[in-house]
Parts: sequence; structure tokens; C-alpha cells
Amino acid sequence: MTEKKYKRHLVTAALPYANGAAHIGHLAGVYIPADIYVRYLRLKGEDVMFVCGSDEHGVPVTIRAEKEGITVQEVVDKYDQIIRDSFKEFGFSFDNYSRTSRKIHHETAQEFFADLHKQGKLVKKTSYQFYDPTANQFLADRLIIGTCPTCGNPDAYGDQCENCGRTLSPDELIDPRSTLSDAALEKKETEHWYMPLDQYEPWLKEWILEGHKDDWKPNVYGQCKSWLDSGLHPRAITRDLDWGIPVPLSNSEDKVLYVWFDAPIGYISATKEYFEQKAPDGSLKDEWKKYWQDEDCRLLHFIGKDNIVFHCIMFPAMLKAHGDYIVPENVPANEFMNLQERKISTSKNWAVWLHEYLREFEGKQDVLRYVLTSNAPETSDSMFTWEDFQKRNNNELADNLGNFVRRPVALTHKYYGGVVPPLNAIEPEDQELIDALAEFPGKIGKAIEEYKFREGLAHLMDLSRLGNQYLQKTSPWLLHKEDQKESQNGGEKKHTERIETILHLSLQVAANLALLCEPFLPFTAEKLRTMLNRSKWNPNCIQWNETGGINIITPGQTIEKAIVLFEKIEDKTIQEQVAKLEATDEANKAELEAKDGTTEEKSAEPIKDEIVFDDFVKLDIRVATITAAEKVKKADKLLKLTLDTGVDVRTVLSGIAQHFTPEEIVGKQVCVLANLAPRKMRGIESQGMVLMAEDSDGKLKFVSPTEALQNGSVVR
RNA sequence: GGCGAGGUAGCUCAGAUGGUUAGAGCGUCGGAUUCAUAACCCGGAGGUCGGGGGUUCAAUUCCCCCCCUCGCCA
Repeated sequence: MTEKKYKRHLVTAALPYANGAAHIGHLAGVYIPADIYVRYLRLKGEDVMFVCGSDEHGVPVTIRAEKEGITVQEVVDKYDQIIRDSFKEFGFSFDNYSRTSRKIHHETAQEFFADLHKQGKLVKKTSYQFYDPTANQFLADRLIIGTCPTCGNPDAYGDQCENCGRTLSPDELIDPRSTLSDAALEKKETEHWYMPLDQYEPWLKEWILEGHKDDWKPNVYGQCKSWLDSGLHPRAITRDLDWGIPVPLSNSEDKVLYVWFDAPIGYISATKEYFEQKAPDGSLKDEWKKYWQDEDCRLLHFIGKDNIVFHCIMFPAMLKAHGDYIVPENVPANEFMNLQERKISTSKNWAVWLHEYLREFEGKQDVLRYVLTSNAPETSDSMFTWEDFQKRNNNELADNLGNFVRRPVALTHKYYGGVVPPLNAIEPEDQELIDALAEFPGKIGKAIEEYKFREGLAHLMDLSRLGNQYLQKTSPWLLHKEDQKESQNGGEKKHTERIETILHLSLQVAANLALLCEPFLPFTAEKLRTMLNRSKWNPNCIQWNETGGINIITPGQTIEKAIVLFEKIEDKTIQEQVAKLEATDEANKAELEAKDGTTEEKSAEPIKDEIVFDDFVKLDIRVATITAAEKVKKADKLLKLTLDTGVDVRTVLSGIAQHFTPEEIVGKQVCVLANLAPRKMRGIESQGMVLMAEDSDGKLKFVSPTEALQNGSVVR
């Protein structure tokens, strides 16, 4: 899209928030696409810096600390470690993975703020905010609860009602109170610094709405347009909290920077830190500026759709206001990935956690990379299911890719003792293969450059399919068999050269796959390199542009025995994962019920098989009045009812004795299934059935008309 | 309520600046084959491209209205 040639690329992946572990949603939306992109650029020989780190400020970590009964520092340490370790094991190729609690970040963020302040780019405003007099502090929105004005939920948070999903501000809550002390709140004056986003609105409009109309993804562009069209307002960038980066101004010691102000600056700190660690003597001290303050560098933010506003509006405005920085060239945000029909939720533990996956599927990093890439939420929300995971592994990775590579390798060992045969005369079908092969690096590369990773991966699989087709068409094993027969009969082997050529070319395809799969499946790439005895193909020195040819593997060289690249995944394994999610679901329900007695209805029974209207018409349901009721002897549950159905008076037995006394139901109007075949219980014939409904506690209630009706009225 | 994104084969998803038979993978059905992890290969069936109107020689693609899902904002 962009014509401009850049000397360098700075790629950032959204900072994961340190209040929980990383899950497949994060991977599919942000980290895998970013990693594919970066690995590809490196293979192209580009200068790339890839940074990320843990985001450790803000209110949710403090709430998490409360919940887990540990300090905030312990919370962020814990989750930083979990995320850091799992990212490393999963193979993300960050040049630096930092954290925002580090000194270098605090300094960088404070300096940034101070620069803006010094230049007069910030606005100071006074506002009234909720204050908890008992806890002696201002309260973050999340720490205020009250009654939701929309749905009446008494425990809605100051920023959102979890019952109806409505976004709120604390002022809208009815009877707001503090979660810290349960005290009634007072409003108190406080001063904060604001980023006057309104001042940058014209620039943002021109930059995004006109400048990036065609090269930003529709979801990103649309989201920005939505914000810009509705008009920007100054946004507070400081908070009255005790967890965060202190505002670097005198008499502001009790204030900290807003987490969304400091977090994106984390990308800058991470870059600085990279060079600090690389050259502790300080000789590369200013090198980071080549990535942040030089128009020859291209800045790219990989994020999820929830971060669009901060990366497309807020942070660029900050960078622009500062004046020394470049702004992002693109922000390829993905949508969300759902898990088995439902939204992924950290708080509800509805997720596949990366660290757990790595433990339960050891050595299968690439399987998850593959599945999440092939179904990535690039244009709209997508869905992960364990069944799909299994199928993609078994049918695509194992049966297609793994199988293809194995075929020529096994044949080479069988026929030539593992020595790569020469290339002889080329037939038309060979030329077809060679021509097609040459197209792949370009096709895959173009897809990656356009952030269409799903498409790129599909091309890769097409190459493997092409290999399978070629082998099928040429069937070297048949030629070999013919030769065997001939020579047994004292004849001449006629196909020797042909078989050599076929296997040679098949191995070249496998070798190309080994290189081209590197951005998507780095672990597989490594295994393939070993199998083809090309472990010296360092991904950093083989150039992408050299692929597509048939000279990657040399005749006469040996190759290793074929290994199984992808094991099949058994049904049992998948069932275990599904069961695990079901258990989570159960646990959530139990917790919900324990929390408040006002049980949300427990999950309703599934709908029964479809019937046609005629089936329904067969039921004769009437309104009737209970004229008498008595307990049935020797039966705990049964009441004998006398009903006036308007057409007759009849006896019906009903198993409701544990829920109602005879006295309280006489005179009540109910619905009765009047044409049910009579049935004898305890010696008494029951001539119908009274309709009842059961609530979540198992309590029975009558299904009755809301207004009195004539007995015998038909229900339909 | 306003705005944004999406609603395409059984499933998960592509695509089309409007134009001959709308695609892929998986699933399904049939055939062929055995080098390979019962894998591969060939072929078939399956879609009034959310609903309704309009513009046009022509709309699934453009315009309007409505419905549904997700998100942002109030």
C-alpha cells in the first residue's frame, strides 16, 4: 500500500495486562499475527525491532490483589512471570519483553509527561469526584458500586453494569457506595491534567480519515471515524491512586499517571531497554531514537479491537503533541476470538490459557499457532472449538503437511539410503510443478504484507497439497515396482532416472516448505531443517527471496530419517479439554448462586425435538377450578384434587403435596391437560394432569391464568 | 438511542470498483490407489450471498427501510 521505502520497522504487540495469564484470544488477536509478520520481515532481511512487555498499572491489578489476598506487587510479579514464561516457551520472537513497573519505564513515562507539561501541551482541570471518607481516598470507577439505572442490578460497577452490560459513569449509579468500606460517598474537589484531544481532532481527521482511508483495515478505520465524527474531548491522564507512576510535578505526589497514558510509552521504554541491555556501557544509548524519532522507521501496532482508540487516537495525539516522535503507519487490529460459542472471559475463567496449553500439549506450539492463524478473527469475530482444533491438526497438519514431507523422505531412504538423488531430464509435469512452486514465496509474502495471515497460511498448505498431487501423478513407487520386476526377469531398469528426478523435485518442495513455514510454524521449520540435514539454514541468514527455486537441497547430500511432524490428537484428549471447560462452567454457576440467593435462573433445559402444529392440537388444555383437595393416604407427594373443568367435574392426582397444603389451593384456577389417558395411582383414577412449572430451586408453581376465566376455556 | 463492524454451502471462513456455471478448508457421498501417521489423489452432491423495496440491460456486490449478532459511545 505504502509506496515509501522504510529503512527500519518497529513492531509492537499490545502489552498484556498483568491481572491474569495469556489466553488464546490474546494469541489469535495480537501475538501470533505480530510474530508472523516480524519473522517474515526478518527473513526478508529487514531491520526489525519487535517489542512488548507486561502492563502493570491501573485499577484491575489492585482489585485482583484484593481478591487473591496478596499485595499488588505480588500480583503483577506473578502474572508477569506466567505471561513471560509462556510467551518464551511458545516461541514469540520479541527483541525485548519488558514490564512497565521497571525503573526505565517510570523514568521514560515521567519524562514524556514532563515534556508535554513543559511545552504547555497539557490542560489542568478541576472536577468533583467520589471520595470515600472512611478509606480516605478517591475512588476509581471500578471501586464504586450502586444500583444500575437501566436494569436495577444493585451491584453495578461505576464503569459498567455486568448484569445488563451497559457502560456507566459513577454519576449515573443510584445510591453509589464504596467497595472498600461500604461507606456512603461524598464528592470532593480534585485537580487533574488532561490531554486536550479536541485540539488534535483536525490533525487526526486528516491523518486517519484522509491519509489512511485505503490502507487501514475497515474495522479500525470505522472505529476511528466513529470517534472522530462524534467529536473528541479532553481526556484526564492523571488519577488519584496510590498504584502507578507518580506524576513528576511538585505537590502532585499523591497522583499517578493514567494507565493508558503510561502503557503505550512502554513500547518506547522497551526499545530503550533493549539497547541498554545490549550495550551496558551506554554506547548505544541513543540508538532507540532511530526507531522512534526517525521518519525512515515504520511504526506498526498489533492490537485487539478493544485497544483501537488508544492506539489510533490517544497515543498518536500524545506522540504528535510531544513533537519528536513518528506516528504509526498502520494499526492492524484484529477482532475477538470466541471459545466454544461464548466470549472469552478472564474473570469467568472461560478461556484456554497458554501456560496450561503448553503443559497439556507439550511440544505442540505450532499446532495452536496453526489453528489460531487459520481461523484468526481478521475481519470479524471468529470461534475456537476443540473439535476444530483436533480436525485441523489431524486432517490438515498431520495428513496433508506432515504426510507430504514424509513421503519423499521415506522413499529416498528406501531407494537411495538417504542420499538426495540428482535431477535428470525434466518432463512437462515436472515443469508445471517448478513453475507453480516459484509463485509461492511471492503469494505468501504478499498476503503477510497485507496482514492476511489466514490467506498466507492457506497458500502454504496449498504448496503441500501441490506436492501430494505431484507425487500422486508421478507415482514413483509404481515405476520402481516395474523396474524390480524387470530386473528379476533379467531385464533392464527403465525408470531409474525418472524416479530420481521425481524424488529430487519432491524433496525440493519439502525444503521450500521448511523455509516458507518459518513465519507461521517456527518449530516445524526447525524440525524440517534437521530432517533435511540443513540445520545450518539459520532463519536469519536464509533470505525469503531465495526460496521458490529447486536448488535448496543438493544432490548427493544425505537426509535424516523421516520423523512424525504432527501426531494425531485422540478424541479422548479433546474430550478432556471440553470437560474442563464444562467444569469451569459449573463452577461459575455454583459461585454465582453462592454469591447471591437471588439465583439467576439455572440454565434452562434444552428445547425438545421439533413438533408440528398438528401435534400440539392433539393436546386439550382447559382452564379449571380446584373445588376440593385432600392428601392421598400413604403417599408423601400426592394430592387428590377435584376439578371443575366447565364440561365435567373430575378427579386428578397431582404430585404437589410437598409444595402446597390442600387448604391453600382450593378455589384456585389452573390449567389442566384434559384428554390425557386416565391412570390409576394408589387405587384412585387420575383423569388428567395439572400443568406446573418448576423454578431453579425445584419449587413447583401453578401455571394459571392471570385473570379469572370461565372454566372450560381452551388453552392454545 | 447514535455510530462502527458483521450476517455468504452442514461447520469455520474467503470473495466481488455490479456482468458468463459465487469460492476454500473441513464434513458428506462415489471412485481410484498403497510410497506415506487407514494418509494421499480424482470426481459428485450441497448456497434465491439475513429479509423487503429501489436504481440498472444486469445486483449477492450500489441506494433506502427492516431484522439479527458483536463492539464503541450516550
